[in-house]
Amino acid sequence: MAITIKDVAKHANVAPSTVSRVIADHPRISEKTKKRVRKAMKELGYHPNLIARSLASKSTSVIGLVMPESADVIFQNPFFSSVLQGLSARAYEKSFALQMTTGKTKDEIFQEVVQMVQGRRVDGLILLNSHVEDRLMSYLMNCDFPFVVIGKPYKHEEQITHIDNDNFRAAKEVTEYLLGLNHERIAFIGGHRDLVVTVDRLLGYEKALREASIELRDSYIVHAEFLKEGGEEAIDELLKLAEPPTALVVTDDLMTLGVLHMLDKMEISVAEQMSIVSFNNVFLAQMTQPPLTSVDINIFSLGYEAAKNLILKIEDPKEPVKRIIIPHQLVIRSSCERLEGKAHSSLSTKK
Amino acid sequence: MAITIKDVAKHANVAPSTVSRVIADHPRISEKTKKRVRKAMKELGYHPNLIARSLASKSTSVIGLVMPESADVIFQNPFFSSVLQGLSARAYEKSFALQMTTGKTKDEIFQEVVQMVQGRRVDGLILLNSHVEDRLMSYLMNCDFPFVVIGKPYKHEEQITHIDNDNFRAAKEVTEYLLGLNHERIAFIGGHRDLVVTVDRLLGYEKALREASIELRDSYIVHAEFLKEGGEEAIDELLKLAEPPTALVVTDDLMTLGVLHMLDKMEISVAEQMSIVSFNNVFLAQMTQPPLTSVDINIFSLGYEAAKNLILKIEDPKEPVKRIIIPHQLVIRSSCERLEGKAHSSLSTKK
DNA sequence: TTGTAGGCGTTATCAC
DNA sequence: GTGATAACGCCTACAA
Repeated sequence: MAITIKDVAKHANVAPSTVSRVIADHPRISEKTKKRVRKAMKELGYHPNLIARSLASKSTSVIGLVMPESADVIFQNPFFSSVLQGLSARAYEKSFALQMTTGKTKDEIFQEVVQMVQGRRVDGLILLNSHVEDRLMSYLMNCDFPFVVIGKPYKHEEQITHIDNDNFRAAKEVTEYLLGLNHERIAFIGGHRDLVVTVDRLLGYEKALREASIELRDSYIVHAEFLKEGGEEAIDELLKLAEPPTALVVTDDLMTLGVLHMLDKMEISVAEQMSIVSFNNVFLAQMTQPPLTSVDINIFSLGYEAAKNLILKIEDPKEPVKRIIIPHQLVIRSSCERLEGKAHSSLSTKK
Repeated sequence: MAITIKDVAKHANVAPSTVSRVIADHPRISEKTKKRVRKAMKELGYHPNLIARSLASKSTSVIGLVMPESADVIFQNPFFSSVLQGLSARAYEKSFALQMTTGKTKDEIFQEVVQMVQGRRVDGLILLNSHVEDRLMSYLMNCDFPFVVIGKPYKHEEQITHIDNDNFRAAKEVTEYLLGLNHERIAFIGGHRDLVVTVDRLLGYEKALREASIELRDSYIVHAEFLKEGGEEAIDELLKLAEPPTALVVTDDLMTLGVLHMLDKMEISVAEQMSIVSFNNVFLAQMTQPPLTSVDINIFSLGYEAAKNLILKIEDPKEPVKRIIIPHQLVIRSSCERLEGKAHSSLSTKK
């Protein structure tokens, strides 16, 4: 059996409660006894039982992470690794532990979260992505349980602390960037419509085109999974069009990777024949051929701020609701080129 | 205050212990009272307090994950995402939660693990990678605390349950594969020497060359970080040699990505001028240009089996020590070509 | 089959 | 300043 607070108490000739106070560094304990107790702790190799502490103090110093439904590979997006790093960094600084959901489907994850919350296993939750209709959020709001969202809540935006980029503006800017390079036939390849981030980026794209008085074509807007196959299907559809686009806005670097692969197969050269702006600027973006022009959304900060603000709320329930916008910046590499002459790519002349 | 077992007991007109037994589905409780109690639980919306349960039962149903020291980007290797998926899958099946370390340095992580273990926060641990001299392992063995290692322990192999690939053999096979393609000047680009996996793969590579009576050259063996920059530096060194290699064994797909990037810059064509075999076969391997020939090491299984065997050991401390070898297979794509004529690449003629 | 009571290792509220 | 003592919510002998 492990050393308990009582053993330490005996060893130091004090009451258990005194030991407890020493652990908490209670101010009105004399330095002398503090020293004595600490010595006893050292000698016995005492470590507090955190479970017991949690039970008594009704707090765990654990943050629950609601992972994306890892249907399959979405999970492997380096985006999540980076978010994790940000979360870890702040959690470590504040001595919080991180516990994650393991379920694959929305339902599984929902049940797990209920367990975590009702089971008092975590002090707060971070939702790593935001769905359009999110049962989880309603539940958590209902419980009045501390949580923050990475991304933008679809509903009740004003009542939920969330950490997001200005995806609308970012998408608008990149589209304008392409317009500035003379492109007019710009297509949009987005992730799942169910994700708020996709919706926001789509709106920004549309806004830019509208402001430039360029007609929106439904056929230029395709949605795909965040992965290779997705990118491939998407590009396939687009290139079959009578007037294929000369430039692409793709909402995720990983999808862009699929797009590059596909273009390569079709012997369409990126930049020269097809300009591409991508999102997220994960480390892969600089390693592709050509290196991608991509919007850096400061993923690490998303995670760091999420943890920071959740902990703030845990420590003080009266902490007000906040919306934190993490800045983004377009990192220009080599996947875009100016379209010379009229807005017709070499592709259209094939027809 | 939340609903407790006592509230349910009152509501159902039984003793708290009876409720507890119903929760545990104790056999000698009559179906009738079980039903009644369950009804009461439903009606009151009861959820057990897992912390209290842990304290009383001295078990948490939580597995601790010892993450790699995320100095920076190693963490972003899709390898870890895949391992996590495997771990999650089994953890979910057995209703275990996953809690991870957040520290960046070895020391930080060590301290966290001590907290987890002594704080009784987790029932067991999974070490996601294995270092050459691992203080953590000694500590855990000393405590007799349940843990399994993904990879091969450097020491005490016979006393530590671990899940590994036969990295020696895998490396030997890929080297032989290259030899079979007529290559003789085969270089090895490995990760950090501190990682057991690197050592194993290096030994396999050397063995294959030795068996083929090909001299080992120190200059053909380079170590680098698991990332882009690493790959670039490595390739740079190799190509400066008087007799540069015609083929490469690279121990990680991500490093290979860096290598590809570098070769591309130097206008050396992969396969044609430089054959490459890589390791891990993460999803990126099929998306590069050209797609990589890579050893699939079944990362998901590594994770799944790790969780499975740890839980086995948690459930029965007498569970024997095991070494689980996950099979691997070489996935041949397009990054290697047969070397025609004598073993001289077009590169050497440049000199 | 079910109830009673003590314990799990802390923290927290009283007193002194 | 420090020491009893009662929670915290559940599990588990031991009784009945």
